[in-house]
Amino acid sequence: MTQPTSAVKTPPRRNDATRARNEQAILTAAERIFARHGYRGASVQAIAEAAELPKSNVLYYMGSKQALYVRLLARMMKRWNALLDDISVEDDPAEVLTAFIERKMQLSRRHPEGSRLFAAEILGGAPFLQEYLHGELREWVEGRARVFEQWAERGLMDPVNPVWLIFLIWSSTQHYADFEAQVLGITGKDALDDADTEEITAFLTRVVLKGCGVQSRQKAPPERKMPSYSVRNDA
Amino acid sequence: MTQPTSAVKTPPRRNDATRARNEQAILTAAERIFARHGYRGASVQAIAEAAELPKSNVLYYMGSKQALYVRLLARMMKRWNALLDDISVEDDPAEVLTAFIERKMQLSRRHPEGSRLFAAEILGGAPFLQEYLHGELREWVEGRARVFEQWAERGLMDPVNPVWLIFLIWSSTQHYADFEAQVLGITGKDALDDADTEEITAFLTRVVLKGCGVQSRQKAPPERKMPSYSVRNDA
DNA sequence: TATGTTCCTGACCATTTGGTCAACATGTGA
DNA sequence: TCACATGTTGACCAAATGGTCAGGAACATA
Repeated sequence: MTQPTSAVKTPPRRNDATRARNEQAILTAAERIFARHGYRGASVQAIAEAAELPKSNVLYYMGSKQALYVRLLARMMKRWNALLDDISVEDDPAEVLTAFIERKMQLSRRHPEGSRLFAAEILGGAPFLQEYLHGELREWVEGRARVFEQWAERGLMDPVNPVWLIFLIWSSTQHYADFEAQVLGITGKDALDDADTEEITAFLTRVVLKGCGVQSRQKAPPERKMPSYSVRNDA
Repeated sequence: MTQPTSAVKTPPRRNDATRARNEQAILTAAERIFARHGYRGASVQAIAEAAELPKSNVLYYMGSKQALYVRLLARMMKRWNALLDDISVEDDPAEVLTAFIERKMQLSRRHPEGSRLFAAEILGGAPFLQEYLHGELREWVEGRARVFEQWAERGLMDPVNPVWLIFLIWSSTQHYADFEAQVLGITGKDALDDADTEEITAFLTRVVLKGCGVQSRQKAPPERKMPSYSVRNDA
């Protein structure tokens, strides 16, 4: 179904489109199955069926169940790392934390299956991610923590334990992907839409900033929208 | 559990201690295995080995893998329900929220395997807990939400969306059980001790109360214990 | 001791598991 | 056209899966 542009010379590649398409189908299907059942609980057969391919074909492309799983984890960690940008003491605390929460929330929203895959891996004791957690990620946390502490010293925020703060942001955002079934069950919704996500992001930002006494460096608050929760209230 | 305790005929008491001991061993082992690998990924053989019993014995006591799993879920929901006490508008917001956070934190700390079992169930789409989530739990949340709203109307706290607030507390406390591997990897600790738990509880309480502008009604300060905040701040 | 109930477990079964492989299909460049 | 690489997949395998069952062990009451 791929229409070759006759005018442009086709690249000397082989049947590359098929490969890409099949790999994509497998990765997407596998992410869902692994997220739902964990590494052990997922079967190659189930992944193959979800990808609408024979089991042999899945193994042909991915080599083995473990290789497929590791590849998915790596892809998710890459997405994760993409939002781990660097910050400095000179930055504005309110801005940084706001951006942090918003990006993390978007990651969970844009890649819910990936988020759940990651969660399942950690839940099972992180057998494949030990090194990452103890190395790269730990160093990143420590770097941020130092900045938070310096902000606190300069009176730009309360002297809270920065590691607990980072965990608070991670957990409260991650929740909406990992515990989606619970969230939907309790709210009675079929799915969370963009408006819900914005409202939740605003709520979390508000509580974290206010709760940690974060000062803005008198830059204008970059609010385009103000989805405040409405309560019949009159004073 | 269904012991007819017939007063007429022989009370069929027997070697009851053995039964209790074996069942306990199985439940403990199974909770760990299910938490680690999810329902599908856990094997009866693995549970049997962890309980140091033959596989047949596990099936003899529990009937089936599914019955065992359901029983564990029920046990965890019972623990969970134990901290879902009722509240009213007349209560003190600060007290209620503080107690809520503390109890939830203790639940995660006292039953980490159970917490992870629950998390794995939700992560997999809550196939066995749909009813509970849509029914009992949802009603409880709505009840609390109404109280929070009334508090907000009376100016005792900010008018935040109470459901997001409840999720915030659930997620941020649950995190320390479910993502233990990540927490330990990043902090470099072997385990979180009581002091850590108290510090985290204090941090979360502080951020939530301050972040939601929760007012205390100047009732008497906490009853038995006073978890000292390691952070002192401006009034 | 006799009798009945519960406890215990190795042997077994049908099914599913991850993975291999040979055979064939479909291209691709000469 | 040929030769060769890549794509595709059903058949197959040893191991593990959840579960059954027969039959013996242990125990309690009579």
